[in-house]
Amino acid sequence: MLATYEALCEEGYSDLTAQSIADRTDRSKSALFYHYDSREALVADFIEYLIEGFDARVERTRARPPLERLAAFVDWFLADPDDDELAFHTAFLELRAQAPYNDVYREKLRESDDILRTAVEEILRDGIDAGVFRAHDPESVSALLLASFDGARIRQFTLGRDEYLETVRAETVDRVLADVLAPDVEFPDEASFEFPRDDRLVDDKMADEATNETEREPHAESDTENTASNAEGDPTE
Amino acid sequence: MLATYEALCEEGYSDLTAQSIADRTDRSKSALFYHYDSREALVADFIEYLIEGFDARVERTRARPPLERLAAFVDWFLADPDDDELAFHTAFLELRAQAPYNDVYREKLRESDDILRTAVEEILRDGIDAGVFRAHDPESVSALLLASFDGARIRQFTLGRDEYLETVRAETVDRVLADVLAPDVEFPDEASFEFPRDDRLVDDKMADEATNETEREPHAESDTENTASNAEGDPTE
Amino acid sequence: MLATYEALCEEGYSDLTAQSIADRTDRSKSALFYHYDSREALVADFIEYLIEGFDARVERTRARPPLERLAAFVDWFLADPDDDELAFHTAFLELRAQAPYNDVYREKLRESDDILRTAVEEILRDGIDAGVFRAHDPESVSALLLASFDGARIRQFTLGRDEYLETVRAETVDRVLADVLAPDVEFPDEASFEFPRDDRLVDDKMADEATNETEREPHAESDTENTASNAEGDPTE
Amino acid sequence: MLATYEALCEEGYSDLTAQSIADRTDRSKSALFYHYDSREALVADFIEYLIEGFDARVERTRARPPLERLAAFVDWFLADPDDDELAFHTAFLELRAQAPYNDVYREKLRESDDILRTAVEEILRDGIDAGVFRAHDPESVSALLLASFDGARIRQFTLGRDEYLETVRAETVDRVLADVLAPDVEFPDEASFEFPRDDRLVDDKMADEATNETEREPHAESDTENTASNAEGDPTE
DNA sequence: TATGAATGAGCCTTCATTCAT
DNA sequence: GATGAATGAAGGCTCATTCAT
Repeated sequence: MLATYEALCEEGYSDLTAQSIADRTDRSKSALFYHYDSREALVADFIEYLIEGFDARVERTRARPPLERLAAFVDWFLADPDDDELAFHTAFLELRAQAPYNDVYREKLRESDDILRTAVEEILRDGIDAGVFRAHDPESVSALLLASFDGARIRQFTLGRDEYLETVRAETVDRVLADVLAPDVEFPDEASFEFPRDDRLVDDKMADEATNETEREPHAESDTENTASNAEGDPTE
Repeated sequence: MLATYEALCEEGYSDLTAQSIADRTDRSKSALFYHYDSREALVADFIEYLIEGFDARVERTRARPPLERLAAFVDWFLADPDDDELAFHTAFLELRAQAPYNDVYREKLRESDDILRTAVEEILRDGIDAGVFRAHDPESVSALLLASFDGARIRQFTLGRDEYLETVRAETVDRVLADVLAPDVEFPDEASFEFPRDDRLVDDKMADEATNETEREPHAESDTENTASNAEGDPTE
Repeated sequence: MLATYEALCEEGYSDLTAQSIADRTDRSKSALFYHYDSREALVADFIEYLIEGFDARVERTRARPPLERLAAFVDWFLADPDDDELAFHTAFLELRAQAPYNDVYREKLRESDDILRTAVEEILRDGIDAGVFRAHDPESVSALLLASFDGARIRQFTLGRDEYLETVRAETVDRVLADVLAPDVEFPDEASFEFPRDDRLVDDKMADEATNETEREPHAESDTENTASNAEGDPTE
Repeated sequence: MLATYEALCEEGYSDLTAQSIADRTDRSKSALFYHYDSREALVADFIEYLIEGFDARVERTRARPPLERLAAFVDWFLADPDDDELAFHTAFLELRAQAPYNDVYREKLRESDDILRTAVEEILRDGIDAGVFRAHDPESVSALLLASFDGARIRQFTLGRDEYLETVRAETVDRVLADVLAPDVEFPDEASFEFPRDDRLVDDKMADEATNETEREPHAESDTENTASNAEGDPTE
């Protein structure tokens, strides 16, 4: 799984070959096919793996107050990505783009969508119950938030236009969340905690990273400075 | 260009081969490489072609009143796509997903983003001038609209979840446009005119479409009924 | 052995993998290689197994009168095969076709040829002794019979031309056996007993046979109706 | 085609790879796939090629008297094969053994059977008309001859038992042809002319033949001496 | 301008066989 | 005696690209 993650980041989905995965392993390419029926099945399993990781991370934040959770979520989704995140999102978008052709992927990604949406809805619902949010339809609002954040991120890294992130964040806070928050509640400028990273995907691979030369690196062209670093594997996509 | 469009719709971007394009042409595959340096260059040219088409179509609606233009834009973007649109968006997302790896594509898509954003900003600005919209920052709002619409559409067709379209439309109208429209102006339920299609891409190819059997069709799984048909080639993506 | 038989019938020789055999066993693929040095050795052993079975079956008919034995032999060889027989002959021809390249197979098949030819010669010799056959050279006649029957059967199932079976039977009776039988002896239209099947190869495998879908079935295209069923494993081939 | 023939002879059908064919060519493996849709299609075309060759050769002998043509046919079919013929028959039997699984091959081989049978029937019919053969059913007799000759040859080279050839020849002459020939006509010991070889398949490949070491040579184990040499490609099989 | 032919570099997958346990 | 895991060596096929004509 880790090898798949790395290969995906370094080569992108369309260059993701059985070999590129095996190369990041101490096993042979054949071994991959011993454990998985096909490259596609392996990738499907990888999506599943990401979902599990995300699920666990959501769980870990469940105790926090709704407003903070929402802020953490927004920050997590719309923070300026570091190189690794960028690479991953990039590759993962390629994968998502295959879903319309691939029933297995689509099914997994739906599962992922369910979990993500449920997580947001839960936050909203808890906030309503807690009185920090006004009455509203959490289902619709979560759909709006996911769509706009996702769209913003996609436009950000496909176009190399970081402003989408900030702008959509600001506009969402001003126009959407303003409606959703209770009258005297204010949306924090910055989250009080960071949405946890998937630590299964953070590793020492950095070792030979400098040596690599032939990978397919997404072009980084930020206008803004990156600060937070957050290894993902979020099933957002 | 038309052949490229068709091949893209019928095979998707990742299955788009020089041959699949040439097959939809009365020229040979070699002729493609005579006219273009590479397959990539051809595709880049195709994006350019789409942009030009979009530009012309925007021009044709420029005379309309701002609110109607906005409504037409929303409808165009968030209408339930027919099969052709679906296929095209699907393929085009694959292409967009390559942009981070491909400077040429990225440049073209940026151009496309410029035009699209400018078009929306223009509508917003005209609306402010005309007094149908309140004072606001058109640049930010257009970014929000594009991001959320794009995200909604992407989630709709990658996940086969049509509800994203309707929900995001409704929420956007209620929460975002409510803020933007002047106090007593109401956003129309339906646009008074349809954003024009790119008629260069509508053709008689339907002839042998029934015969085709091996293409790679995006899975259609709408819960809602399709009505409008709108051949695109929009540079939104 | 049974698993090998089944795998051979269901997959053919060239698709016969160690896995396909192990799958029809309650042991693992590795176990196969523990007991046999190679897949080839296993198959060689299987041929041996067939030979033993055939030998035993010949033995069981030894008490019968020569003419009846000959008739049973002819019927057995030239009867319209049922699906199982067909599948087996088909796979076994593939195996026989390897004999020229494979000393071990060839040796086993020679042994098989010896036994088959001896069996026929014995019948002929007994018939001469018993006065039902004229004096002739049993060695040559048995070679002719085996060759023509074998050729008929091979042409029948490789070409899907069942007529070879009937025609060669009729012509052999009229032209060859007419010479061999004593003046007033007539060759029976049908044998008075059936040459015994190899019952080690008849089993309950039929259970999940209906479920199987991916095997490689020889095309059945009989013009005539099958009646007799006769599980083989004859070393004729 | 010639490369296919050579590869078939030298490697056998089951080791016949696209590479093994291309290696005998001054073209690349890819070139093969440019001209043929698949390896199977290439082989199917090769069978067709053989058929055409055989057809042409039959044509060339049509002027000869029936008895001589029959004798030439018998000699051609049952003569002790030289190494090349042996190798070819061997490989071709492997191919024939695939026919039950392969509709395309089966169809081609049926065509081949038609031509071969028709050729023999024609000889018999002409002989009846010419009075050298008695009245008989040419269709049945040709089926018998083909089956027994084919069976004899198959047993000969799969088992390495050359006696099948001679014995079946002698017995056929004595028992079958004796019935078929007109009362005072005698079957010649040797044909007055040789059935023509397929000269498209005879070439200078002998050059590096000595150098080859890894091929898969059918085991030659004749007890009798080879005399005639006859490059085939006969569709008999 | 156009093309038929050709190709090198890969890719996914299969399989007999090995081996540590 | 038995097995799960692993692998090297192929093999069929694809495709962007080149090139002689």
